[in-house]
Amino acid sequence: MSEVRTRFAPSPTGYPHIGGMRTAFYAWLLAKHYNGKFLLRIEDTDQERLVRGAIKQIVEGLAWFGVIPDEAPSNKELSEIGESWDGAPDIGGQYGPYIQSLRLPRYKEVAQQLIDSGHAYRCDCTPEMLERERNEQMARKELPGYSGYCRTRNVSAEKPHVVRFKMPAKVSLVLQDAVRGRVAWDNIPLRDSVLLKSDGFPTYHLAVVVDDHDMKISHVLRGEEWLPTTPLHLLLYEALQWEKPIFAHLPQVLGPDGKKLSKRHGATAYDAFRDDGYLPEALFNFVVLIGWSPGEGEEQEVFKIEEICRRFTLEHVNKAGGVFDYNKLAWMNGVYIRSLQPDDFVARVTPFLEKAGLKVDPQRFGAIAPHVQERIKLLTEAAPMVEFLFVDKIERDMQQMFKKDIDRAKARQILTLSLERLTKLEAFEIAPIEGVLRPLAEELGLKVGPMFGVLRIAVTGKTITPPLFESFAALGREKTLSRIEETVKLLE
RNA sequence: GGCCCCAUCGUCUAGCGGUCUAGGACGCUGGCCUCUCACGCCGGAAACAGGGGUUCGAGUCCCCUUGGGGUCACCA
Repeated sequence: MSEVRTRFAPSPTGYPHIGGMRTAFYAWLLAKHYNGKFLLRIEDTDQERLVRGAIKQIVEGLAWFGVIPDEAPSNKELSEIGESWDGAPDIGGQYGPYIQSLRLPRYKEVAQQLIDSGHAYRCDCTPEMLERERNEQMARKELPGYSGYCRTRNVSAEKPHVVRFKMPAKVSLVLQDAVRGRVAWDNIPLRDSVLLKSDGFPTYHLAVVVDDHDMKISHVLRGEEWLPTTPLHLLLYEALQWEKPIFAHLPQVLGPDGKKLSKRHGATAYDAFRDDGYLPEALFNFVVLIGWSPGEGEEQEVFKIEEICRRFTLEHVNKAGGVFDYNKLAWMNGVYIRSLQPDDFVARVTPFLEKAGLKVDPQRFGAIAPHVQERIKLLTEAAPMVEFLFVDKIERDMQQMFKKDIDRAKARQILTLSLERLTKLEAFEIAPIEGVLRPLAEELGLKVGPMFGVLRIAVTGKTITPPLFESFAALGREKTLSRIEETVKLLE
């Protein structure tokens, strides 16, 4: 097989969406699997919907997941359109520019070629005319679209115009799609689509065909929403007498309601996931598994990225859309968090603690971190669990101490005696702490559960914390004792 | 509405005619472990949308119905 070359070709019209990211992952995985090349191309042909900074977000978003294109817009290209930024990776490549607004002459050239060969024509119909035409067609319940009025009018190139494709009257086509198999259009009517807009920019249809051809793309991976316009693209390849790439129309990522995943489903931008405390490797693993599985009876679901790379082929890409299950993602994120090296976990979670307003003491946190690591699914969940270590004053809801076996007097007794025994400890460490507290429970005829509950609230203010002795040891003698003392006073 | 795509537990999926009394995972749930919460372990409920064919034999192939989705711009 000749070299596999795939591309991710987003239009910079907004934030990078997780569904779109998956398309990039698949394209990247396919290229890597076959030792090919993965490129990033910016499709900025809609000047009205451009969003400044979107390209940066796309590039950085991919990088966050470890997806680095082999070919992509160079810094020079970026600055030509005023979208460069500090620290932008200067990638480039021999098939550039990789930004469509920088390739306008090429599209014009191909459009002219199509006019010359009789496959396209200039059209100067006004939007008003088109609008009226469309309304009439709708009223007659016809297929809405351009009638072909200018086909034979030979509109001058001097006048403002668009270039339209001369669509055959009835079209029958067959596509061998790499994920869907045979897709056929049998004698369908199609209208003359615009190829080149009046502002000199190409439409998606022209640009994508020209660039995929020029950049020697071997596999076109895109969402299945593109399937209905594929006949146009196929016809374009034929009119140009270009070899077609392999098409793979990917199933969509759906929201919980079964509709295409979008903003209204909540967090879908990659940076929202990042801020919510998801690990990129977990998100990547999870998202790839919507619409692809290793097959072959494999029952494992958590894979290293290299492993996914090794096993990824189009054969096991599903046809049906898949719902994005936040629940399962959270579970998987927890699995990834637990598998982190302890110091790596500390490094990743510390920014989240700081963002929660905690002044983190590395010493104290390091002691308790492994216990936190095992208890959270999102990095954002760590802060409330260790807050007691890093604040001066804690809030306590005393009512939570009182259970069936424990009233106010009992709580005081527990705290007073604990304080007494703990104070006598030579080394304020985990084992010695346990050594005095457990016997005390027995002495008082209490189960450790309820008794430790009282101490937990007294010292941490929470009902959910890392293990008690470990928490005390991490907090240190002074603070632990003073908080117990404080609570005793509060109970009076 | 036209065209196109899709259809296995609530969700992600395995299954490529017999090994399926349909497997795994999330979630849910019963239990064990246990200082709270988690983790871990053991168990449970839960699916081939319906109807026709083809075949000795259909979750697996074909057709229809139903249901869902996408798309019909000088947006991608």
